[in-house]
Amino acid sequence: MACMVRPVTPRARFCPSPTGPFHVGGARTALFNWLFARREGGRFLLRNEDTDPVRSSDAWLAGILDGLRWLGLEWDEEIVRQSERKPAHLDAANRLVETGHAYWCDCTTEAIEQRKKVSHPPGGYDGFCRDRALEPADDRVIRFRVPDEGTTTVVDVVRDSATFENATIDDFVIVRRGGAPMFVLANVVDDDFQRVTHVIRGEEHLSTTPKYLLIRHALGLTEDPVFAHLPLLVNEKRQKLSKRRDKVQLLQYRDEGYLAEAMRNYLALLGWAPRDDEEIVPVETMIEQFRLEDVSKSPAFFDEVKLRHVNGHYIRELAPDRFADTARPWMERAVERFDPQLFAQVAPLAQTRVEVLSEVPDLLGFLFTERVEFDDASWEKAIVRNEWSADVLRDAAAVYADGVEWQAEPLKDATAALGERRGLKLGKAQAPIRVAVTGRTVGPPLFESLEALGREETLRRIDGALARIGP
RNA sequence: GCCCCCAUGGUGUAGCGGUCAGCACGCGAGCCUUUCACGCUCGUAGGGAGAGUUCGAGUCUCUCUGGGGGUACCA
Repeated sequence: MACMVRPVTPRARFCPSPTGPFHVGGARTALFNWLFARREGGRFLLRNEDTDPVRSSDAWLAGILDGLRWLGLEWDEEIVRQSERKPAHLDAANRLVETGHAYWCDCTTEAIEQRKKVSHPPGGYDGFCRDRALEPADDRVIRFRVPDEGTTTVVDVVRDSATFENATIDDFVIVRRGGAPMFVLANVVDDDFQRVTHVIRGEEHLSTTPKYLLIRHALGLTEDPVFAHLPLLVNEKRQKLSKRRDKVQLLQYRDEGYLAEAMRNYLALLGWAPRDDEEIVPVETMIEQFRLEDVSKSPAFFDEVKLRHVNGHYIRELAPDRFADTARPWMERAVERFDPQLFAQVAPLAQTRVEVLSEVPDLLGFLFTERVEFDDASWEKAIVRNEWSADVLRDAAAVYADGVEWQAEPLKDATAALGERRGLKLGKAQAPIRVAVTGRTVGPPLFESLEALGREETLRRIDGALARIGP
């Protein structure tokens, strides 16, 4: 019997560099790696690419891990810390020098610039030290000797393939002055170390992939990983999301009251879509349907408006008590006198009216304060412009004072009746009362709110509004 | 400058040579209704341009245009 091909377990990795707050673009890359690994029964690996000692810090790493956990992207093996892999990187670099694939170079940036002024060759480095056979030294770098001829082709699952002329690639540095390995070198060596089979990353890496491949082949490694370069996430101006211009911090969204499920679902939609017409789908469906081949090639706009919609959807899907529990921290933080029981009672009134949790206090805050804050436009619209508003408030005060069971339904009926006596539909009649009690013309259902507020406080607020109107 | 990638309504996408070009967000209208929402219904708007292949092209090829990414002793 012919020998069986042993199926290789796919191994994908996410390798952030801990040089800043976790970025939504990074989160999307991590998510796609994770979806792929889960779909294929593979492994989702993490590598901490902290080879830049000045910019990297463990605090940034902690934020990244925090974000991954929040999104539920659990990883399968111990995190590889790239800085600890330095000996392996240098070993690889030395082997490249020994085999003639790399060389020591003592050119300073200034010297290179100087020579370029004389002759104007295309590209950056001119290969000055290629054949000088310089000895190792601490103030020298190691450059990779890129072949003068031939092409390097990147085979990519999402964009077919891209071919690069080797002649257009400069001899790039693989080990810095002082002996610090550079990104591509470390990347190649560690991907091999972690037995990575699928390199799924942002499109910004596509141009450096030929360097990756050149190093890999020079090291004698065969069986290239499968590449998948994901479309970039861009802003409204169609530029790559940047932490300077754009709102890109993942955890900032969490802190504003976006749900992890919603963020994960939205992120998945950036460059990919579930099979059927419904795009808000449980993560199980995403895993079941995810294929790298289906990832789109064109950049995707990170649209917070749509994110809000998705989040609103997930908020409405929460069981009422779950919603109250989830929204509670935002409420506690924003309100003077928080009352957990009262909040549990009124939270459902907010559930269909918010898209992010931070909006909950804005909607229900009036129930947890002593002082009503009047919105000027609302006061003008419902009180000042209606000459009958004071009459309605006085009627309401009288009716609410006694003779009404303090429940939403009876309150509604009583209010409808007093309005009718003045020829006002309920929609009209409730307006001044709403503003008197909540400070605004819009808000949660009024009679449920009054029920929660209580008779005494409601009457106090109506009196307050009447006093504010004046004689 | 050089290299590479991309191109369906305003936005995210479906489509894999023959569809009334589908879905979702947004926007508009209506219904529901105690305000506002939610929900439901209807509407709005699209294959960058030009050649070619083909009986037939958003789908294949080429050119152009536009956009983006890369080009560090950052990752």
